[in-house]
Amino acid sequence: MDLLHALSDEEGTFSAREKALARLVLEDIDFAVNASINDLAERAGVSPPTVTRFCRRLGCQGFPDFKVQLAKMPYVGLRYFAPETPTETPEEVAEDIVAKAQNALFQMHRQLDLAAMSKAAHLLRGADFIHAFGASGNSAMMAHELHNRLFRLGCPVSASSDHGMNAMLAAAAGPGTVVFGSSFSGRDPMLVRCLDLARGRGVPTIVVTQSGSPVAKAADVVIAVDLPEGRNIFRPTSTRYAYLAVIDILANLVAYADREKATRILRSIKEELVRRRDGDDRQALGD
Amino acid sequence: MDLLHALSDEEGTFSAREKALARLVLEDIDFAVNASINDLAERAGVSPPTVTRFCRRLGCQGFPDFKVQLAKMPYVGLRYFAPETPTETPEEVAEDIVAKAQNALFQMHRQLDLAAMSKAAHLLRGADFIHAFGASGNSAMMAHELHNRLFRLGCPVSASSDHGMNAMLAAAAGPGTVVFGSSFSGRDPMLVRCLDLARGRGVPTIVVTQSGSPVAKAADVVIAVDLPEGRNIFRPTSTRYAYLAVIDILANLVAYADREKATRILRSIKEELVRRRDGDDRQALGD
DNA sequence: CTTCATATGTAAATTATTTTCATAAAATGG
DNA sequence: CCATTTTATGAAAATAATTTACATATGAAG
Repeated sequence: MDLLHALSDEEGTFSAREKALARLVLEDIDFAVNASINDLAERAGVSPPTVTRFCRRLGCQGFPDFKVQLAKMPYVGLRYFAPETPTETPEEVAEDIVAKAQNALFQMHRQLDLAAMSKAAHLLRGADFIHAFGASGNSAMMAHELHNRLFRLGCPVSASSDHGMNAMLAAAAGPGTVVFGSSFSGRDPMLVRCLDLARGRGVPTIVVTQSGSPVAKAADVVIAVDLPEGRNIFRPTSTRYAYLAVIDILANLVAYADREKATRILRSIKEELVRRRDGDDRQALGD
Repeated sequence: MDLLHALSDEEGTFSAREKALARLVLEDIDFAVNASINDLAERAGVSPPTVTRFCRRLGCQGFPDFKVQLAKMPYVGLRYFAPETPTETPEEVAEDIVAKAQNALFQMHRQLDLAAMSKAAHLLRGADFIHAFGASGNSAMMAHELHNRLFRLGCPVSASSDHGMNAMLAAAAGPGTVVFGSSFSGRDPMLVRCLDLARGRGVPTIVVTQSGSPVAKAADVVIAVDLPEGRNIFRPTSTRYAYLAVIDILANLVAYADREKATRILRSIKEELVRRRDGDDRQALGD
């Protein structure tokens, strides 16, 4: 899974020929995936054994294994290296949005700090009250989504995307409260202020944001998500998919922290839903 | 990309040996992807040439190409064939949620009706007013997300997840209005009622829902998303990722339908955001 | 300037894959 | 029901791909 990383040669240990090979592969993965060792060697201007050695150095068993490893990724990972192609037709738009969303999920997963997630889950499970803060559409969605996930598990949680309100809530927070914040950019001064207020009152704070950002610096538990932004202004950010998955994973961990309680609440929600619909209980928990 | 489909032998044209091969491949993709043609032939109890012929029949160029095609999929597609494994550790939870989300995106993309999407996009772009309806958390999120996407493009849109309100809005809708509805289950009687009301007033209706469901039947333009639900009740439905992508694609198509207008509005939103933050304009449009 | 380590290529050996051809099994038509 | 054709399959040969073994060159270290 770390071919991606290996190919970028962060340690700078590649020889000249190997660099040429790495460049060629990253530039045209489709070619690399379909080529024979001779084709690849020829186009990179090296000999076939050099290619085999290159593959081994990358941690593969040989050239065929390298191709398979490479093929496993392109759909989800390596497209980031491809130049951003303009989309015009509906086919291209759909293809591009789906690929970018999958990439965002892939990248988030690679960098996810599970220790921070576990810590956050335990804080949330143990909280007497949870405030979820987020603003400006995208982060507001995350705050509401956390609410939507956690109330089902029996957590006392409220979500708010009202800056003034959030500041008051943070200023009034007492012991047992936990504050959760989301900020895609990490530069939401009002959220920073809320976090500072909470911290000043000894209330633990959890954020999902860009590492090293003002928001990250103001929080106790930081779940860092650092993704490159696309350049198509018409396109909503694919980072949302990654954030959504972070919320899902967090909610799942909270559920696992006290399964018995989660099961009880989920069952009663389900019963209510079935009663209000047509008695078909195969449905998911909530429309 | 359609190896998946080809391997399932829906036309039933496989011979006995080919069926054995298909079964072996689907049962243990990891093995198939890493094996040599001899290993695979031996384990399936056939001769190597039979394997080559099998690959060709599947539309591949040969056995190596088959392996590459196969390797391209597992991460996003073929995991559906794997039995649902219980997750326990945070690693497993994260891995599973990310894989399921990617699968949902993959499957949605495979079945997406782009003609319906285009039709929906043109209806939305031409509307004088858009009502986005959705209830119960998940679909409410989709309605609000559509609002969040479309207002940025200069569309007059409002989102509501209040059943009573929705019915009144639908009943009051005049010419030029378009109603958009989301329902994961397709069995939201109140949404069906709103759609009927709108239809009765000659207002076009667009829905994202399960095909063949009551909601689908009540709408003019149906964007069908049919995905299997997971069996882990602690886990939020991965269908949300697919729906979110549908909204994104739709919003992108709406933007492309009148780029000049979309660009103008997006620019002013961006200026406002930058003014309220620290002047860094690299940020995405909205937190 | 020599020595050693490393990088790389050539050619041979090995291995993998495909083609060719023969045979057997199943389907088709009388 | 038999003859004929088609189709499926494997064995062996041919080809192609990959790797190994070895030789040479390059450059760094002493």
